[in-house]
Amino acid sequence: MALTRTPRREWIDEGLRALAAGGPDAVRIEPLAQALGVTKGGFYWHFDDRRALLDEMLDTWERRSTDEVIERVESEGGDARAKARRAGALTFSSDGLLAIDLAVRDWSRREQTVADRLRRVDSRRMDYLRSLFGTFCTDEEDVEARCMLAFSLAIGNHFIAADHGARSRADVLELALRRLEA
Amino acid sequence: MALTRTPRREWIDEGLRALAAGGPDAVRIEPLAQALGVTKGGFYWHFDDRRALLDEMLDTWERRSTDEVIERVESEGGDARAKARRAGALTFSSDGLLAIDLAVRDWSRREQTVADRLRRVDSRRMDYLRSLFGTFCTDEEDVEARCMLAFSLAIGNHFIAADHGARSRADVLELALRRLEA
DNA sequence: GTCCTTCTATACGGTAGCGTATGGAAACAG
DNA sequence: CTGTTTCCATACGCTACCGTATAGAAGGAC
Repeated sequence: MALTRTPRREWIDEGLRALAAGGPDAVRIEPLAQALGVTKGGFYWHFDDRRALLDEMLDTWERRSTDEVIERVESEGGDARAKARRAGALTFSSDGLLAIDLAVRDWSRREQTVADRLRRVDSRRMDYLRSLFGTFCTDEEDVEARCMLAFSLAIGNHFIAADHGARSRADVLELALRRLEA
Repeated sequence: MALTRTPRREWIDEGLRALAAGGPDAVRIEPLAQALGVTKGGFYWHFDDRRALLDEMLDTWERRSTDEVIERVESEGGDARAKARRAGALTFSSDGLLAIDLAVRDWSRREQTVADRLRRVDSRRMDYLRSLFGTFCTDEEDVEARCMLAFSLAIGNHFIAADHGARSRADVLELALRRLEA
């Protein structure tokens, strides 16, 4: 087995970077190759076509943004409120995962296969959130409402562009969160 | 002044349809022309280039989704809670405005000029929402938190794909809304 | 009818990207 | 050193779309 000069992994990571920056339409083979300092020659050795890369990118994202996040959150302990906040911070802080998540979310509106994946991922996250809120909130309906509001807040924070007068977005976020944790 | 056979307006509307369906990258002149049953010949008589169309599309969207919505809501009367719900229904029900809104929201992540427009639009909406919540809620911080949560819920409802066990999305939405109106 | 404005068809040159084919280079195995 | 596997460069044909140029049709003004 020879050394892998630029392995599958690099193509996928570079693809995810392009997706995060410009959406699925920005994931083009030749620019990707240029960014990696090679030509597209090797790409078609690793992948059948562009679609195959997109699928593997989604596989990677799906794994990273569920199992890996939950695992990290659980390993650090803390009470339910802290865990919920940390899970939100991990998946929605701007370390790369965030931009990919938002791009996939938009992408899912036009492709059913992507929508199916997002449904799996979001349901997984919602299940986890539900288990956390369930520890300090007994009414089942209220748990569901709070989870939906919390998840929406995490999304809305990045998709909503409104000002809040004198207050900063961070202030408003904190106020909203406290209202959900009460 | 001769009859306008396929006027600016039609190009803009068709452009908005394409934007809603496939994002900004899907707004292509030649396919648009085909959809209108003409060739691109006339397009370049109306517009300088593709970018000019995109700008006018955004102008149209900006007007339709603020002034026109607020005007319609106010003209029908009702208490603040009813108005807030109707404003949400008008701009986020799937009659075409919704899909455009979501597409613009994603688009704004990659283009500053679009981000500026969205900021104007969202701030305008948030102002209106604040004025409504202010009528039945005295604490100013709480008003802000509720507005952000309500807005986020409206967005999250369309960008989040999670299941809710036995409950339907509509059920959860209603539960969450009641929590914000209390 | 004649002119003028408004729009449209058509043809053109140019760029960007897809996927394929093929000949190699580079690493490793023996 | 030889052979095999793994990756890469290059060249090709193809499609889609941009923006321009130009000739002309079709509606209104007179």
